[in-house]
Amino acid sequence: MQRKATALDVAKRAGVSRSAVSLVLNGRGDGNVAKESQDRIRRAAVELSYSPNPIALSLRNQRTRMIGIVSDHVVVSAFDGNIIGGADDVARSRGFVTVAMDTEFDAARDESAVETLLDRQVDGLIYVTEGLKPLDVPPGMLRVPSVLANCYDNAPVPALPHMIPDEVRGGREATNHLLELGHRDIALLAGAAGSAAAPLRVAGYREAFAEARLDVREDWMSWVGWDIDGGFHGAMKLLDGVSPAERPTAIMCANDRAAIGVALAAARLGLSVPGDLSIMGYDDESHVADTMVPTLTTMALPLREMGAAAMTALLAQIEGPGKSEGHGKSEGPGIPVGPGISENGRAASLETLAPCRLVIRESTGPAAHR
Amino acid sequence: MQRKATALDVAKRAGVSRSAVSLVLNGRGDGNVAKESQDRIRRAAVELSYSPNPIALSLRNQRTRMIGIVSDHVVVSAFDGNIIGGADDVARSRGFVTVAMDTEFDAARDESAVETLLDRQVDGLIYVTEGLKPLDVPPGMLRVPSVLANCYDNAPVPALPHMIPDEVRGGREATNHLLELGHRDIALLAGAAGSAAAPLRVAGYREAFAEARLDVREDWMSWVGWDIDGGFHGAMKLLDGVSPAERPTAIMCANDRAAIGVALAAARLGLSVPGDLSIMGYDDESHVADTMVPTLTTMALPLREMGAAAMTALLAQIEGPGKSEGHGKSEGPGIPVGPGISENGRAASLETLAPCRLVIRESTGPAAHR
DNA sequence: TTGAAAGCGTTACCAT
DNA sequence: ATGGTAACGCTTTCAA
Repeated sequence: MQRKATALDVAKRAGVSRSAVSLVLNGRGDGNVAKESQDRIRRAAVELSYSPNPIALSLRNQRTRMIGIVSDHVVVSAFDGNIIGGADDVARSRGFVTVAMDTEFDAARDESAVETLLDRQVDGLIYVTEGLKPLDVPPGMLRVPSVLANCYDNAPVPALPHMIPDEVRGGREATNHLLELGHRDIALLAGAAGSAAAPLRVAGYREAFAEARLDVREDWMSWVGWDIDGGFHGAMKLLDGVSPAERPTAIMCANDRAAIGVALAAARLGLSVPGDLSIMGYDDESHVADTMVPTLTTMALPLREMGAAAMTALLAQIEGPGKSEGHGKSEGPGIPVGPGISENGRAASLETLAPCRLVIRESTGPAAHR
Repeated sequence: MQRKATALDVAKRAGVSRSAVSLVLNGRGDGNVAKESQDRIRRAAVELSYSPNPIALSLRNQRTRMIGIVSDHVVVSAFDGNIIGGADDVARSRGFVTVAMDTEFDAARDESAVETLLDRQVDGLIYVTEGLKPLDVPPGMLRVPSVLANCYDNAPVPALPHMIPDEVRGGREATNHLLELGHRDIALLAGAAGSAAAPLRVAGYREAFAEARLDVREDWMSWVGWDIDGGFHGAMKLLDGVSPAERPTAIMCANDRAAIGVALAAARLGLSVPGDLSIMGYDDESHVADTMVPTLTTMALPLREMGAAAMTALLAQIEGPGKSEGHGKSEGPGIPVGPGISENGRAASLETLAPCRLVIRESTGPAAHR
């Protein structure tokens, strides 16, 4: 591997000093370097396909243009994976590189991951979680600009800004979709009771019922977890051996996997979807919701948007908004945060809520007449 | 953020020169530095919690201890995500850091991702794909030590080593599992005809039939893709309206998602699994195969093992096998490659095959008597 | 307008 | 045995 061209090589070729090269290539040429020399320098740089050595730059500037991403389950998940994808898009467009470390749900590793990244002199940190949850922020994160995605600072007095999905609104709008289709007998298979997201979605469901002046049937609500079997058994309990007049006409699921379980149960009981039963998912998991039979109506989590918003906020903190540095790649002014992403009400709020998106497919339909 | 201690700080505190600090802390102290000074230096280092600045080290050594990982779908996938997880484990245990870039199936971005990483002076590169496939290796990868995981060099004369699953054997052993349960009427819902993996798995299926001196029913084999709907419609074609005596007693699926489709079809047709029909998956996708109703028997892809093997091979190329450098973290001699991972026959082979693992659960059972 | 020199934190070499 | 110095590649300040 022949060694790359350095600023000195460019200087020699252009017949000037290293300093001149540096000035010109950083836009500080005018008023310091003769126009003619500037041209020669620029030409030489192109000919040698010169680009400054990022390592030397880092050492000199004390800034690495690297953003560390710590995740409880990064590289293994269709969920926070997409968050990271969104964050990476933004970083790349502004000449930053992301370094991701996965701690695989082992909180003890958080601290060491953060220290490793800090040791490498990352300019900022993002912590990403697979599911919404309160986070014991690793102390190291307070030493550089940091943002949380899909989780929030669990400290008595929160220090870091966070981007999270608007789960309450998601639950409410999912419910409203079913109400608008004429359903009144809507069961809810909530996720895990101990999770942060599930209770919020349930709250949204209750809000929708309250607004519609309908009562929630508490016996139709259960915490079945996030998996296929939970959805299956939950649905069997609601449907098996229950007369058509007595059973729900729609089931809202904690997520798409639970919805698979419900569909399985419906098939086994000879119920047609959505004819006899509407099924509503949550997450819009790709290759699942869109390829189910029938395809699933679901509430899409704004994963990429959250990642992008988190990175945008972080970079704004690091180098001011949209100062995109002409770093070669396609850019434009910092990726827009997207419609609907909004600050929460609190004073100097640290919280940004990203809206979920209703995706209507085949698994929901008008309620059958009774 | 108060600045970190440097070697100079340590030197001052210990009353010696920077060189002495460097020598001692790199184990080259004996014979060069007085025992007494060594002690003072080490004590000072601890007191200041000194650790060398990796950036300066990189500049000096021309080695960054960073490994670049390029993926066609990294951060978004439960599949190559696990490969990266395995690779990262090994890297971390040897004091390396991985930086991953996802090109989201856009081959045009491969080159630029590789160049970005090379620009950052990574010591080596790994290219990871979500599904097995031939890869047009980005030219930049030839400039540093590089390894391919789950893909192989598509050039006329391959230059890079690769780690891939032994798909033929996987297909054969999956089939054998069903044969051993007494099944003779085994249908095969292969994946996408255009993919690299599917034909190999089919080859394994044929091998198993040949060894058992049975004929393959060609009309029971079809390319239904990798999704739930493909599995569903494929199964309906095989089962719907077909008399029990005429239909297969087992269906092998291209992957677990297709198996979901088959289970859905079976439920709709009132067939019990595995009583009336055995279903075999592939991949052992987590939260799917293990939580289906019934849970899926499947062939697990050796994702983490492949990633670990790829990284082990790469690091061996970079700094010699198992030279784990005492980099603080828990280590031990380079992660073992795991039983069964083996070199292919060719001379100076570039190919390493990782075995898949049969996971027996509830969806397969003895063939019904006829 | 230009070039020389210092400094970022290391390590390796070479005098002392 | 020890410590000064050059070099890694860059930017910035200062002097010519």
